[in-house]
Amino acid sequence: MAGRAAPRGRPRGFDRDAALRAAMEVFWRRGYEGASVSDLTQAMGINAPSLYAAFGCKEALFREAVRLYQESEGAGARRAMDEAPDARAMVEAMLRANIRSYTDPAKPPGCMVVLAAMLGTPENAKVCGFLTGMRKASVADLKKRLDRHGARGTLPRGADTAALAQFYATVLQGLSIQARDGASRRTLDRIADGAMAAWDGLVGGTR
Amino acid sequence: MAGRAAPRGRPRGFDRDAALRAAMEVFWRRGYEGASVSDLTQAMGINAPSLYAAFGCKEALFREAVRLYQESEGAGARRAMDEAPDARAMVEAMLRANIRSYTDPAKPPGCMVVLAAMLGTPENAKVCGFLTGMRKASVADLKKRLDRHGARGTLPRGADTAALAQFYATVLQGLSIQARDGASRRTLDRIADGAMAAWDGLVGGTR
DNA sequence: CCTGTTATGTAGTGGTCGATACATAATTAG
DNA sequence: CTAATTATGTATCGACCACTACATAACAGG
Repeated sequence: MAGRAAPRGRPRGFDRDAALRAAMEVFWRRGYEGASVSDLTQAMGINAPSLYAAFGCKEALFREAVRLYQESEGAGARRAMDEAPDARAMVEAMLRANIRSYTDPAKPPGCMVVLAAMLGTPENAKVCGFLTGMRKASVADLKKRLDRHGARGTLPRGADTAALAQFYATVLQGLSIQARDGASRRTLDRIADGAMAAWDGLVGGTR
Repeated sequence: MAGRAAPRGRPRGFDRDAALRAAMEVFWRRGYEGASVSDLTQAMGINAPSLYAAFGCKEALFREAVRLYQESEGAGARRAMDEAPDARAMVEAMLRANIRSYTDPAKPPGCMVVLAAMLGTPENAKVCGFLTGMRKASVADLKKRLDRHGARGTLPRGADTAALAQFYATVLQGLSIQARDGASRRTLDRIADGAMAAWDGLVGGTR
């Protein structure tokens, strides 16, 4: 009973994962509404019926692309955060790792989750809300990581982890826009310097 | 010679300024690509030919709407910044005034210049670049204001005004996304607290 | 071989996009 | 009044949108 049953019918003529990667790139560069099915099929090297047979519809393809984006592009930041010895290093690692991703010249600048669907027609409000949920989840994840450091003693007692998470998530989202506007890695790193300069004041002085 | 020459031909049957305001609201809420000409004409209470006769094309209307947005919605922040006695108060006033605008329940959340056209089809790249230019100009304006405080002695000597402007502009842009995601005024104000906690470290400790 | 099942390529579907042609209405100039 | 000029409403324009009907191709099981 190992593996799955042998597929019946004509086998798929393209690499689904590679096609998804190509679609992710298009969504990342043009946004959800800016990426037409025609753009997508061209980049994926397939025709529209193959896209719909394999992925369902444009929105479903987008959701899969976002999932792939988070798994692949977010891996570096997650690893760096996991390895950080204390809360401050963890937050700084998150900023630096994302800055590296945002300014990789081989890829579109900035974060796909932030940039790909901010506004749009009411018809696509669900897609917008989907990304909003992703962003909120990443704030919650950051808070949870901070709380864990609080429990471990690697974040001073009394620190407002919710406020910390909100602040650094906001800076991170702003960095995506800066990257989109063409800011260099050096510029973004200096902005991260500024954000880290707030650390002591935030951790110690929260009323 | 006072006033302009009497207009010839049939007079316009609608208030151009009011129509522009209505268009601004639609662009603000849906973004450039998400706002169809049909949406616009409906909100403006006119038909398409009137729109094109009065504003040229969709892109020209958008540019006028952005200009109106900056003049009207940006007025509060400019006034608050002008009245601030020193650089720190000026930056904080900028954040607080914009937060008030971003969370006005009578208006779309967040900043139109940040949200209305991040990505899109290559055909609309010019619109995207137009807003990028606006954002860069606002960073430059902030730097200029900081420099003026430096010359006046209301900002410590040696402060890196370019880095300060970049950092606080980034936070401000992040605040737009937070507002778009539904963050309350109170939440945004706490994020601004965090940003202001960085002030001393940024002003004093820039290498 | 034949039947069933799935994938593919061609060629569309109705709908909406931004933008206009055209006839008519409403005004000024003379 | 007539002529010129500008605005408006109706009714579109071709292009593109997301999506699919349909015939055919390529496989598995029998």
